[in-house]
Amino acid sequence: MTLDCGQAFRWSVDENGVWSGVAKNRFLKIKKENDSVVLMNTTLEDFNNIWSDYFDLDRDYGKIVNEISDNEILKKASSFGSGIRILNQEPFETLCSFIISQNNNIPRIKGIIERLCKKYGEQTDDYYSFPTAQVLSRLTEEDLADIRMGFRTKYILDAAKAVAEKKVCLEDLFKLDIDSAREELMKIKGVGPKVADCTLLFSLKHFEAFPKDVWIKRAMGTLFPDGLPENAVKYGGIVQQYIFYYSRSGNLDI
DNA sequence: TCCCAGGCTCTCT
DNA sequence: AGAGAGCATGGG
Repeated sequence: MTLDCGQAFRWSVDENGVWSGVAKNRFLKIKKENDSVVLMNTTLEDFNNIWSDYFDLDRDYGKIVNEISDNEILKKASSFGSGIRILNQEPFETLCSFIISQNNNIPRIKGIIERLCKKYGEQTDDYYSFPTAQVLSRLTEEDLADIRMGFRTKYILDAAKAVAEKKVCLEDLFKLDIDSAREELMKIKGVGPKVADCTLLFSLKHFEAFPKDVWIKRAMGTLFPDGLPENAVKYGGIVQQYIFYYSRSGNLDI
């Protein structure tokens, strides 16, 4: 669920339930086995230094679920999405991915990102990393034409330039308060509140960010017309993800 | 075929 | 401040 709930776009699953994807400039295979999750083709060192943080393993989701479950709707939604975690992805990749996601559908978003990585990422064996801001910032719209991003091409170029020239310093945004960090991100063309909040939540560790897409707006209108319960606001990120997953599965009427 | 997609910018009130 | 058109492309 974590890898397939719309927060990351480079994971896919085979017929044996083995997921594979590229993240943090590494190729990982991962699968569920009974009550365990098995990471393959990696090392203990990478698990400790990279994957533990990527999968947000230090956070106690059970405690969060317990706290928000005094609300019946959140109890159902979190139970339905039990196991979902918020990934800590690479900021620049996340920013670009959600710029690409605007007015777009998930299969096509994935295709665009793979074409972008294959053409401008760094190759190791048969996988490609997400391109750096430095590489993308030197490109023109013509260079990116065969990626077929449509009107988003100029947004990606603006994001790459802003990050490469440190007009927007992504590393600083971990420490900034959420409103200032969002304001920084929105200096980039094509980045509005939704794309900014996805970047804040899925890469910059602003766990209270609450991206409002069409699904969430519709679900919130039905489920919480007066807003989230007060004790759930600080867990907005995961609450949002539970509601997103729940409503996308066709269960809007809880 | 036609509708629409994890929105945003630009323009017009 | 708020509403609405237009946007590139292609998946279903």
